[in-house]
Amino acid sequence: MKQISSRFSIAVHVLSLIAVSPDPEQCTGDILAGSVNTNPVIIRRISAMLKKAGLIEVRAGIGGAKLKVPPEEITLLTVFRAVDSASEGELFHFHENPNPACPVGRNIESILRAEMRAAQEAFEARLASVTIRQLMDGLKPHLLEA
Amino acid sequence: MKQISSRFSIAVHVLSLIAVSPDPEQCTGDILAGSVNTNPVIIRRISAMLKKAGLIEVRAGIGGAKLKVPPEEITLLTVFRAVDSASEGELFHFHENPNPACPVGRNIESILRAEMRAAQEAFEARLASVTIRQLMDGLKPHLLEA
DNA sequence: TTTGATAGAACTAAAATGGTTACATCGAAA
DNA sequence: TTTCGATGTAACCATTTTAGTTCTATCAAA
Repeated sequence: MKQISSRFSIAVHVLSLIAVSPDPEQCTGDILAGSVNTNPVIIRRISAMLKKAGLIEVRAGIGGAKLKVPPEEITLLTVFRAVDSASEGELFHFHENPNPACPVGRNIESILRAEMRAAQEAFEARLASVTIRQLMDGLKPHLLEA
Repeated sequence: MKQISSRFSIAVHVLSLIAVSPDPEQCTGDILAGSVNTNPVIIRRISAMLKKAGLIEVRAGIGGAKLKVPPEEITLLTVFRAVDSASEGELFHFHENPNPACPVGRNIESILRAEMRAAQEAFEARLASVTIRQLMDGLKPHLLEA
């Protein structure tokens, strides 16, 4: 299967980096790209999505970025929706136009859709239970090593 | 985002159809394709996966299919894994090689991976709580209408 | 042996993804 | 006011996944 794109893990990585950095100037696209180990344009594309979602503020010209929302208010679901929102926000793709002449084809859709929605909600609820702050706290002991 | 492929919804549709059909001969690829409203080859590809997973038995030559496992033992997770198993079974794709020279880059991976796994487990647990039998029961009142 | 079915290879088009180059623009500082 | 490092973004490319189609081989019962 096609996996959820790495934009999500990159976005969380980037937000964590911004969150733990004392100065915005330590969060230029090039520095972030260096930590993530990808091309700066990839970072700029993702930071554009985070900016559009109101999560960060990027300083044009001078460079650097900082959080616009406290890290305890940013959940993994917030991030997921900012960078990986599927069409209509639906994780599952339902096959088009089941045959209405078939009693199963006519009725399976609403029943199955409800179950798919429930699975997606369980998934999203778990993502919503974790904040960037919590990730930072998990990161802190490691940061002291450096 | 790229959604979970419609193979899953088609597979559930097909299994439900086989489950409610009294005779296997009413479950030929063409009939199933007609109810799903797609090409018979798509059905054959998916039924090959269901067969490989041991869920159904397809009668070569004579045609038709039937369940090899009672419908109350087939969960939506069983079906999902049979037709949509991601690489290594991972729903999320983690970005490759974060920079080990960066304290965040070095440590974010294991922390974030644990959260992604937890979200996937919540998702799978919900799928595992629903069986084909339950879908059949939801379908039955509608079948009487026909 | 005919017939209606499954099995599956080969090909196509469309879309998502990750990556790259190139260029316009911004804004502080020389 | 020019310079310089940064962001913003368009354009393009290769790869992969998906869904669909055509075609051929094979199967098994009548």
